[in-house]
Amino acid sequence: MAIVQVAVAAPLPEVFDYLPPPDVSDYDIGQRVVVPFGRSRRVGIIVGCRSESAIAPDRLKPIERCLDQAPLLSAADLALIRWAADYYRCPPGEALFSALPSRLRRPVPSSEQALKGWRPTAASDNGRLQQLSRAPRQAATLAALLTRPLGLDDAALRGQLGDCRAALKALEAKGLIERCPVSKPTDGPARPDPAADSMLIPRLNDEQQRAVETLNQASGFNCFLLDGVTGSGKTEVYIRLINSTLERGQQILVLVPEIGLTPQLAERFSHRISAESVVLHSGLAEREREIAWRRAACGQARLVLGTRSAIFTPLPELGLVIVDEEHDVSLKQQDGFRYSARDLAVRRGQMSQCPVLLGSATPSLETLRNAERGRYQHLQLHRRAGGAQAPRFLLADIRAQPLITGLSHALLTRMAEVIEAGNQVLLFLNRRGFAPVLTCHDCGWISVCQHCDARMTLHRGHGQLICHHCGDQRPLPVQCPYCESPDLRPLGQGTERVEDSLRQRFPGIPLARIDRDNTRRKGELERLLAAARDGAYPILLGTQMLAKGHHLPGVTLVGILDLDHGLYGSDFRATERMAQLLIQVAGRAGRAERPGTVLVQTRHPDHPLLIRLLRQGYSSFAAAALNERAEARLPPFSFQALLRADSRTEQLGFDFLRDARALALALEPGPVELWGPAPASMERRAGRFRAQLLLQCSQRGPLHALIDRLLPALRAHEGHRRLRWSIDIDPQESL
DNA sequence: AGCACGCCGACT
DNA sequence: GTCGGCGTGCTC
Repeated sequence: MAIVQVAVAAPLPEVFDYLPPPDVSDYDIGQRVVVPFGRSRRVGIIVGCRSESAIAPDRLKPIERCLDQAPLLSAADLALIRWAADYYRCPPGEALFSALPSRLRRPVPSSEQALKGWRPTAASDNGRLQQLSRAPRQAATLAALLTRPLGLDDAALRGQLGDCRAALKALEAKGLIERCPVSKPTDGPARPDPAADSMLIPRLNDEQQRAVETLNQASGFNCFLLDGVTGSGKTEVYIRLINSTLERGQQILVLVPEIGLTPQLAERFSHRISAESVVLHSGLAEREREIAWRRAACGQARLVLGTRSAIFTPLPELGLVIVDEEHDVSLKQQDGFRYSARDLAVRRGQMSQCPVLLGSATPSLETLRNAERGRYQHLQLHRRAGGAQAPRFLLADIRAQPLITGLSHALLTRMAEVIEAGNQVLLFLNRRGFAPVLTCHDCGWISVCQHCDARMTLHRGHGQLICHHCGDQRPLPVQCPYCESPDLRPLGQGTERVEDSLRQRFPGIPLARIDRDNTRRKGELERLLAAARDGAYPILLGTQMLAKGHHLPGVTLVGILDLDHGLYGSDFRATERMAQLLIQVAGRAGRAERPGTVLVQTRHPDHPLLIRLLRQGYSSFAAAALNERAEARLPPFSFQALLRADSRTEQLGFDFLRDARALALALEPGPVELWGPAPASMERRAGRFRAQLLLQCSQRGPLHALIDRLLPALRAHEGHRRLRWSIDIDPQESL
């Protein structure tokens, strides 16, 4: 008797045994099914078959029906997802379903619109190809198909060979090729123009050349760090590697941290890569996402460019994984299935036996440590492409300095010079809104949020106080809610206020503010950036959004208005983040022939790591930061897991975590250290109290072994359902 | 998660 | 007397 193991879409740590469906013929690993589950029915995925079950036979129910004709996921796809579910302690069903396009999570039968394609049969090989010397059309057709054992659709064949219907017929008659199903493309076959402007292909410098050669010679699994300063031509290296992987008949997966970065890269790729590519990110409509996913899974799309969740895209012929901006925190999912797409990329390369390339101008300390230990090969690009010069850094000590809405005299003077010379200035302030707090000048009242341990930000444009943590909004008070004084004053500055001030100071000079409030509308960010690139705005002012990956060749001065909260943040990674952000923002300057200057305003001009970063660059900073981590035995010199609790009262979460600590201690934690429970740095958020217990160990083994014993104990712990709790493996952010 | 069962408080 | 609160157990 056969037993089918099904991962059910429910947050339960185990898979469930079922009897085969009544119409026994058609079920397989990787297929979606509908199963009776408790008193209801659920979607599930078949993950295995057994001859026996530990469950009493009379309790086993049969699978109700299959939703797909063919498996959605191959054994290799399942293996990766299940490995990730295991490692990140996510229920297998939840992990599996979050890896699928959302449309496929629902119990709708597969509406896969299959096209007919062609593939070589088992009988055909290069020997048979040689026998076709008197039939050149057939030979060419078979040769094309032999490079693509998964098949090619008719449109692709026509694109490559012209009209070859006669040849196909003949080859089919000889039993050398056969029909196979392939998924339909998005809207018409996405055939890019083959290298339309091939004259624009830049030459590689010797460092780029070496990087390309090293990877091209790599066989099997190997991980590489492409460590190149901003503007050093990492993308050009990617393009060369993508093309050589395509020539080998393999697929490529490229991960980027944010949706905002995909159109740019996609655009650049499309001019240089003549194979079908698809993008995969959360901005796509469900249907588009499913089509792109299927296109990759059936082998028609050769290149997938996507965000975090694209790491799970089925790619039967994967030959290269690239993770761009590998240091970026958004590669780690921050809720539910808390996986790191970068770390999984490495694991995927290992499982698929293909090279993995991690690229960044500011590599994470984890990755640098792996390079240092020889686990990753470190490829460096020191030179900026096109002879552009590295920016010069200036520290502006703003202690006891008069500031005009946060701008020092030094900065304003330089701005005036730059604008006068017809160049652009970019100001970076990581705080949107008008002012971070509103206060009463008479009684000292401040605009605190009712639901969070935070201040409500004054947004003058909306005429509201808005909490950036829970989204709560209140109309702007006209008098103090406490003492009724009308003398309410905004304290500190956000981008809105700096914008106002600059418009007064530089009347008539066009200014673009770029932050989330200003770029809500779809396409607005792209529009502003395009105009900025064309030099329409001598002054650019913005938050994080402005820091990443955009080419702004006219910028010769970058002003960092307030670096300080990055220097002494509560998280031990605060300095690393600050350094990465600073280098990324600085990278916007001086990309063209004009050298750039970066002026950093700070009240801590003696901060040793900051000085090191500015004088000696990121890698020197990173080396020093790694030393500090080693001394403090913090990651990457130790491994962490964070048990988080989130509850309606402070007591509930703390009690639970104290019990968790006691349970852990009773389970022989060995070398695992337990820190806490401690309140989160913003304890109350959106009306809920948050606390955490940190587990840390110099080795992964004992840490994970303890977690394996602790989690079942916690799930059995009485009252664990009275609060929300979760475990975060390799956390990137303590709360 | 979802759903049912069960045991205690204020209501037509 | 019951309606319903949520605390607990279970799902092959």
